[in-house]
Amino acid sequence: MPDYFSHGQLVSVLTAQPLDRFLDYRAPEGGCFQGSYVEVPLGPRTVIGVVWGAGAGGYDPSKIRSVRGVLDVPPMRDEMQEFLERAAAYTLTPLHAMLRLATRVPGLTDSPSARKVYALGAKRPDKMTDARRRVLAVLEEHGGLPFTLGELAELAGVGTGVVKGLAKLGAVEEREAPRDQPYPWLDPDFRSNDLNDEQTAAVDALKTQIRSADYHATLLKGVTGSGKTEVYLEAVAEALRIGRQALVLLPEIALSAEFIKRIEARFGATPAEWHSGVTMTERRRCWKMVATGDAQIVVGARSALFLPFRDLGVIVVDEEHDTSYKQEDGVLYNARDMAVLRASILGGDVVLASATPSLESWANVEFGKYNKLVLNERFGAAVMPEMSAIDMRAEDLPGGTWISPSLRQMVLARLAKGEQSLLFLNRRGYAPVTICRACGNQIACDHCDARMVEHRFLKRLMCHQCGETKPIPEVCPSCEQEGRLAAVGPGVERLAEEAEQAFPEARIALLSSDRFGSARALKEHIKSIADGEADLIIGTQIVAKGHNFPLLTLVGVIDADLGLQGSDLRAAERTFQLMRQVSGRAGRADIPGQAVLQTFQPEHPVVQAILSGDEDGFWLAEAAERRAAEVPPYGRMAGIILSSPDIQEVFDIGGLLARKQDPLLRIGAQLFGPAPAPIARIRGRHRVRLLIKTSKTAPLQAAIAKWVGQVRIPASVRLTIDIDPQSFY
DNA sequence: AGCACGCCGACT
DNA sequence: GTCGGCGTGCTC
Repeated sequence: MPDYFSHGQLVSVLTAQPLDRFLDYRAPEGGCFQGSYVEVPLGPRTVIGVVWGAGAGGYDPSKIRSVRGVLDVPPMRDEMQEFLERAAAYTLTPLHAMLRLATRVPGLTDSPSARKVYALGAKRPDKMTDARRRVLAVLEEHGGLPFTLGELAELAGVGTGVVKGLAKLGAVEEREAPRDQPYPWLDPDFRSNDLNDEQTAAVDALKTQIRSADYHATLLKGVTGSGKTEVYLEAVAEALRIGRQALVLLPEIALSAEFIKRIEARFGATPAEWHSGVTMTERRRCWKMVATGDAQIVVGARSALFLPFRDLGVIVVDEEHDTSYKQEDGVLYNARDMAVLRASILGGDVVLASATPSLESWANVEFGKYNKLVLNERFGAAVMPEMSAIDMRAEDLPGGTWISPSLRQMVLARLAKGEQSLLFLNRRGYAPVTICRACGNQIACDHCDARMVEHRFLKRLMCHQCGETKPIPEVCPSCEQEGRLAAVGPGVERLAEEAEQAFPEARIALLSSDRFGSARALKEHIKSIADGEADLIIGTQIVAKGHNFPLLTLVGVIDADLGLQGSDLRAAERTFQLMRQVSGRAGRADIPGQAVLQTFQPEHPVVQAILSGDEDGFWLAEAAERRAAEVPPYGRMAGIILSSPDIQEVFDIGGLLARKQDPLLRIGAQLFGPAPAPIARIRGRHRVRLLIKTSKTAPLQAAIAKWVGQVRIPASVRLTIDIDPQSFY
């Protein structure tokens, strides 16, 4: 039982307002608990807060105001308070911003009552009409379960007036029901999947861990098609059996509809869902039911990690290597790492699932922090596709085209056999660069320093940094010559155009994240492709993310070199993962697949590792390099981005920070910068970056806090601290 | 975050 | 004389 504070006692309240401290209030009439969600007066306003503990005192007692009221939701648990505190300390985010993540739900202050429902009444109407009969029949059919007015009228095929009329006569009973309904019961034993020996062994290990109700972190590595979803769903089932809840994080909401169906097949009903595509009403319902324990499973995006679970037993992070788990704006956190933190605090399991785990997780297994379970067998005895490289130096390829003659022959062979092919290019749009042939000017965004990408489909240029678009100009904005602007380099749209020329008979489908208005539309499209509506799929990264194409037997990677260059320390890792993921899409039980990489550097170690399938070899080499350089996961990094509309100001502050780097030096850290950030201007704000590198054990956060604390940052300058940066923007 | 207070330019 | 610009400061 949490601490109770009786009327008038001082309590310490944390609000989501950007105040960097707790405020004391008096407990309201009826008292409140530690963790109670409360409404408190703040200046002229009323805001939501959480009672963090006993009041600190020391503030003029005559100025202390009283809590206005306690919200009708279960108090925040100790475990959640600790999670928010530690997540805030780790990411160097103010606690109030962390609380905001945990209370970002519409209608938190709404009363839970007030919704009218209709059930079968005691009386029969004197005058029975056809419409009335249908209404009563619907109610009888559903065993007296109540319906809302609209639902009932629609099911019976009558107007709402008929139901109202019956209610007046007492043939239908009108009553109040809580607004947020519990989710349907999920049965952990509804229907078990058939598992092979390897899966059974992994499931047994996970079940034992979950029953112990202690913290365990497990890396579940399974090649595509090895059935890792079935395995972790058994872990989820075990959590349900011991009365605990489960959270499954997915990297992309486009995957959630398909996943919900699998849950339904396994557990007999649909689970709660939490992501940006969920309606306000449904979000409120989800948040409240999670808190009362009336939602057993939540399928969600990274922000679901901040839901107020009553008793969370297992968190699954699916596709744990996916870079979209790193939140890149606002509060910067990595949902995968925070999932591990949350599980460790609440005494539950975290399962990190992937076919191509991140080097961090690989290293954490090595350090003994994570257990490792491996699934090697592909379900139904399918094998990894046969992989080879196409040496682009030896191909005779006209300028402005990207499909080599060798690849073209392979695709033609599939077309002849009625099999699907996939051409993969990780670049959206038509062409990445628009250049003036007269003066060499490249068209850049007006607000950022990023180059504009041509989207012929939209007939516009788009900035992939800020989303700004503008029409494709006729005249070069720099030298004012007409008709000399040219699209340079490949994008998927342009590749699709080339494919139409090369394969006039083929039905071509273009899959790019920006081509679809909604996750639903995208999903529909993917399904029709999987069903065989296309012969040739042209896609970006989106095709690598868990969608299944059973008819696909050939994968051609257009530019395997694209991810290899650049200064990003994870470039090799990402290329390796992406190529393996995409390659893994080819082939099925009866027809082996083939994957080919077009590359100008076939002897590059990463390309070699992908081709040989020597995964451990690749990771060992990559790990050795990172260890030698003392970079993550064998060292730690943090990025500092300063931004301001005034370029002079950002460099001044950056320089000032660099001069006062003493606290960093004292922990043996190295400071790089200030330097213009890789994208030096975004949305009109100039950006300067500093990079900190230190050993794995140094107290990085404390040193950064001390260091930054020495410098007064003007209001016009924004300072963002990114602990464990993923990208280096 | 809001919303106050507060100290300097162009207007009835 | 005052209306109003948004720079600093406070909220238990």
